[in-house]
Amino acid sequence: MSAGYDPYAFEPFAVTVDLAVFTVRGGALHVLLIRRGQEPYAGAWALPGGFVLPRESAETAARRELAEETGLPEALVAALHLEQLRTYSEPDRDPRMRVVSVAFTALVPDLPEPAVEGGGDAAHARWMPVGEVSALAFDHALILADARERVGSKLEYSCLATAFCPPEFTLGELQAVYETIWDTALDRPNFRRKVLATPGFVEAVPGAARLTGGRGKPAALYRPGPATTLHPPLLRPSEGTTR
Amino acid sequence: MSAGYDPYAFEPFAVTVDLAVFTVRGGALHVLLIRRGQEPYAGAWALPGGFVLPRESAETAARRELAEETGLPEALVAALHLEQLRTYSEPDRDPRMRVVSVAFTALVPDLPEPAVEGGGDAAHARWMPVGEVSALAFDHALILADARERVGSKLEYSCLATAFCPPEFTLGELQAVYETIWDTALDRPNFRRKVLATPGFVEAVPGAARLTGGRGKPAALYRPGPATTLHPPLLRPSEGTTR
DNA sequence: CCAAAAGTGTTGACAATACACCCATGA
DNA sequence: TCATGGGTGTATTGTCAACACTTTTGG
Repeated sequence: MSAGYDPYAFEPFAVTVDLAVFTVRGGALHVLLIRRGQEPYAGAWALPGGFVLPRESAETAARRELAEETGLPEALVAALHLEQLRTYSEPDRDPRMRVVSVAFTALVPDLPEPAVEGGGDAAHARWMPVGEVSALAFDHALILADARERVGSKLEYSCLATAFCPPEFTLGELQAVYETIWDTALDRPNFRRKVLATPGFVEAVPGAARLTGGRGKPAALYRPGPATTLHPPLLRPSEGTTR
Repeated sequence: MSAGYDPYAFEPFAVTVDLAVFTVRGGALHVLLIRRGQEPYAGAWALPGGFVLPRESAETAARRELAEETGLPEALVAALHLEQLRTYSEPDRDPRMRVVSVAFTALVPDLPEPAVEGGGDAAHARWMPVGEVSALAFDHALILADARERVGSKLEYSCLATAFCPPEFTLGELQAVYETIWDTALDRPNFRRKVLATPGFVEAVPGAARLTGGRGKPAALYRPGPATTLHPPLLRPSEGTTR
């Protein structure tokens, strides 16, 4: 904070937001992408995002862009847990001008299919399995890789996994989230005990039950609890040598 | 990315960096502050930082400002591990204009006293115990609180604690870092075993030893190892109910 | 010899894993 | 009644905290 007061003294920076929005569907982690309509990178896939307006915070801009560019329901976008990933500021990351971008991650439950491919600006938004994503516009491949890494490790020591689930979910669904993102199998009885032993991770919905696979015993339903961090953490197996 | 190409189309944003640089000295966590020489907030303490130049990344700017504003040795600043904390973008956080600031944290060993209070721009830089910090310029109190929180939890699952130590350190010194930041006492034998059992956390310096308190057995010296994350984590006691 | 700090050993409580088993439901 | 998924019990195995003990130095 040593330079002057004239806002036009410098070559201006633009500030944008980019969003890595994940969901779990059909046993695979998916990310929300849009197809760019204009140059640069016209026709390429990109993370949703856009410019921060003069009177907006980055988080406000992120919610606005998400609602505008994708067909996600308003209520969901408003309630969404957005987490700052990091800010990307390499001088040449955008060929047009100097653009600094604040990246966010968000986790949403598996939505009914048509929600996102609908009309308007959302015409070119779709869920894509992260394994099938190839080239992306700008440095979005880097942002996506960072976000994926963050999400994986966040599951170990936070309660975020519930964000991938519908408002009421079964422990089997929660376990499937972990298994999908970590790509490992977990022991069901032990998973169940760990989750229930962590105060505030989930709370039971009294009396409720739901059938999951058409067959089998109906599973009890749970809601996300008030906790945000997991003590002790739920470590993914065989990351270290021991344990 | 839906708006135009004219860099001057919007009210310009300025992009700055702010740094929360911590050290442990005399059993207390200290943060590096500078006293502001100009308005706004002239005379107030603030985190070091400044404007990102047109051809710089945020991280480059952070290193440059740190070297300029504080008396920290060039070599240390160049080698420093900088970690992005988050970006602060509330519209009115700077009264002069729209300023978006990328905040970083850094951890440095306890330096010989005069290093920082020296001449030049550094005349007004000093280490201050975090407990004694009261009001700060801008939203720097918020940034500092976020940074302090982050550093505390980072110690649990990363090897960052060694960054607070000199290049070669004793396990007693490393333990003191944890005890200071978490404000808890740790059992020495158990701490020692956990650290040594984590591959890549520290590596022994063969044959070296140093006296710490003037009396007592000289302690073996260790260097930081190649690992960056701790598996299993080194949890602070009594954070959760169990464990 | 005493105090102080580093370092080692041991034990008992607790937690986690692996796996056997029972329950409820649809076909 | 069988297949499928939910849920419980339990024994073995390992881990960790607590603390007694030994070692090496300075005064």
